[in-house]
Amino acid sequence: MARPSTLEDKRREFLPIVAGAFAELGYRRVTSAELAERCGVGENVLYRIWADKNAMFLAALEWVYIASERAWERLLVETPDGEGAFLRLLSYEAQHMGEQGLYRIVFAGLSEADDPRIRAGMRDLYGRFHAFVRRQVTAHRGSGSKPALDAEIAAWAIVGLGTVANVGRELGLIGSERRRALLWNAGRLLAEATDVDARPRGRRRK
Amino acid sequence: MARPSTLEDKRREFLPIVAGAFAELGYRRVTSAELAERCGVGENVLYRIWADKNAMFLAALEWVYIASERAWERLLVETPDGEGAFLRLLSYEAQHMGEQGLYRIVFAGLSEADDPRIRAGMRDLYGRFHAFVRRQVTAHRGSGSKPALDAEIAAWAIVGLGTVANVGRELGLIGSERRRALLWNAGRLLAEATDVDARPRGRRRK
DNA sequence: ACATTCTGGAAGTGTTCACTTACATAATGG
DNA sequence: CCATTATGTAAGTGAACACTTCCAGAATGT
Repeated sequence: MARPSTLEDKRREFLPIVAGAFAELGYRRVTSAELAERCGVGENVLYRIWADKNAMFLAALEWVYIASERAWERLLVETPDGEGAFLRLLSYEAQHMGEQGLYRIVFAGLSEADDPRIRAGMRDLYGRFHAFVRRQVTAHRGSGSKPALDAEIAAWAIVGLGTVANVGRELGLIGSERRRALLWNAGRLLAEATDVDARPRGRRRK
Repeated sequence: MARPSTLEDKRREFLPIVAGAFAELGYRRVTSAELAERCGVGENVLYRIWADKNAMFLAALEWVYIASERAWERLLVETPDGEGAFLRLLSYEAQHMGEQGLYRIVFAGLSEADDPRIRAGMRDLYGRFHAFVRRQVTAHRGSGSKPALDAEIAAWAIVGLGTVANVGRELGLIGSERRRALLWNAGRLLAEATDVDARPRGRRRK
């Protein structure tokens, strides 16, 4: 044999660059020429690594989850007792969420969801996010009074908070201070509210 | 002069068709040829009505809001006292939300938000949705005990519920029954929870 | 040294698609 | 009836772009 392949190294090297391009430009405006230039190679090099543009985008999607998970786990390590983990994550996300614009990759993916591969990738991504949040919510809740929402619902609602916060950021509709309040206040409410709170029967309606 | 223009009539006639195409296919996969065929005319006819594809999409965006508003107002008329209006809307959306797939237009818009015109249209759309929900939340809350979330935050969170519910529907991650529960349970909680509920101080943390 | 396989650049290629043009015809007002 | 302006059709046009091909040279193992 001769000259071992370095494609895997390149793949790892280019992945953040590719993901950054999709985050900055969305799916459509990313051209193979643009990607090649950012990576400092010819287009054909990229096509040796990934079969097509679709595959490049899928890799970027995966990168979104990997990058987020990495940040979260760094945080969880710094919270050894696991007690305030949920609150810490919430407050971290409240402040730093979407700083790298990774959510734009998610937006791009949503509008390409008719492609089965992208759809599967998006399912995976959202499924993982949801499962992660759900675990945190469950861990955060003591065994005290009965929660108002079951953990699955609460987790989806919290994912919704993150999504709408990013929409608000993207469109310039919600300033950073309000995004913080949104995530923090509504996030705590969704996770912590107890059963009796959710149903103020007859109290408010005449 | 001779032969008055019927372009405005055509515009009104084609708008739902155009919006339907964008809802079904997203921005990219909608071609001018496709639009023309659906409208039953040649492409240039469409270009006499709208300046470019961008303008067609903007019109579709506006249509999303118009269609939603129309459905809501129909509902509000049927609830004359205005008392249970919020709950009715919530339960209606919980069941029928996104039936026509209009949210896909929104997803498409999010990933085209780098275009200034589309961005402005999206701002408008989300701004209107938020303002509407906010009004409903405020009206729904009595002058009773202090709410846990201020109306603006609560309204954004509820918009987030709707968004994530649609994401879950689009990706096949949340079944219709769970979407109903999500909107209804979390929606009520966000709108109705009172201050004391949100801060169970020291109760849960050792 | 040498056969082999990887590498990067540059120049295609074929297609898709937004948008245009040309023209023959149908309505309208005067 | 006639000048004028709208209308639908059908055929273009030019550019963008995903993806390929070619090739000369550089690394490797034997």
